[in-house]
Amino acid sequence: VAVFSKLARSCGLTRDLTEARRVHSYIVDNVCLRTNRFLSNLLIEMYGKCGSPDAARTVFNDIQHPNCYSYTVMLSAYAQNGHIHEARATFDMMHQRDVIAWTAMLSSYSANRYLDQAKKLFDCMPQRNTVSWNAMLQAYTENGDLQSALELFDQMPEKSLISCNNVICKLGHSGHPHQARSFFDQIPERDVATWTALVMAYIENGLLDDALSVFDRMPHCDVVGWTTVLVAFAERGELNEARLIHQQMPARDVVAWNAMIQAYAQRGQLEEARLMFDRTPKHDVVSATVMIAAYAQDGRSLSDAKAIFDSMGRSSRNVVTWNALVQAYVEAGDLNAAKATFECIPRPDVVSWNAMIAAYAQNDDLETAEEFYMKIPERN
RNA sequence: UUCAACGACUGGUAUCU
Repeated sequence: VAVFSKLARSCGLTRDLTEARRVHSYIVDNVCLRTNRFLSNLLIEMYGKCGSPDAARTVFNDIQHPNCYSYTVMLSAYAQNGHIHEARATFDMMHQRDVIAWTAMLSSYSANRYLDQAKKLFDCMPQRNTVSWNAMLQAYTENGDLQSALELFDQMPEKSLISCNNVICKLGHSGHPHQARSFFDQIPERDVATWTALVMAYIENGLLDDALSVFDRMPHCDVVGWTTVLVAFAERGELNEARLIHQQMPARDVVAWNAMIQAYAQRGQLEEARLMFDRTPKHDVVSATVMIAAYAQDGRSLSDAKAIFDSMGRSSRNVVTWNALVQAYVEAGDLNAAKATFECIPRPDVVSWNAMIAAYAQNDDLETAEEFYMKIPERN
């Protein structure tokens, strides 16, 4: 059980559906493991993270007596994959709902842009804890309601670091770096995420000097903080600085590598980008997508883009990867291939549709563009 | 360590407009 729970967890982290199915198949072969509710709950979570809520449901249905964990992971698996109604149905199936289930449902609404539903749920929750309040705060910030977020923050019975960090982050996104700073100065305690959020607030508002002076005063900096400034330099075109940071940071995770690949790709330095890609110890779906997008924008490296795509394995691709490949064909002027690729996308999103519409429109084929436009299932 | 182990909230990287 210990071994398989580790395996299931790692499949969830890497979002590797192929590996996930393998782990599942081993478990199914053994009666003891198959009937272990603890393991089943982990499998549901794993499949949810790997983008396969249907497989998660199969596991869920085989549990004789689902507990709160089972329902909550199932609900979250649906919500993480955009199936908010199924998530709600699962929530409604529960006999006794604890505060975690309520909060998970709240976050599900929020993540799927149902702010009103989130608020309604929050108002009628039988009990709330700090996490519930933070989830509601997050609902406001991630759905663009800064005013309500600030009001809610003031009403919070208990403000945690997470609440404060959330607000600083949102103030930065809303173009208020100085408010973010005064908020930062007022709160009783800060952690590395607080500092990074403030650095980011300055960066995203073009105040690199302020960002760096805050960065220099950070008591501790982790790989996230380092990557934040790395990207700031990269986006100003200061690749040498970015590279130095990348070399000198105390540890590099896959995000730091991806950021460096993207730094080169952004400036059209494909060879350098490729070098970084090859030196990256462990790729993830973003690493590959960055490279595909890099080759795509070049317009002459279609075969390289396709090679990366083909090397990925079906289940480690996501819709962003597919969209990047579609765009590679568009940039190369091969709309037929773009269309064929588009039709292979398991779950095309708004970006996929926009890419096709824009491609035809820019090639003066307004008729086909409109055909695509008419077929979009969900517009924004 | 085994009436333990699994579920909810915040900061960094990718695709179209």
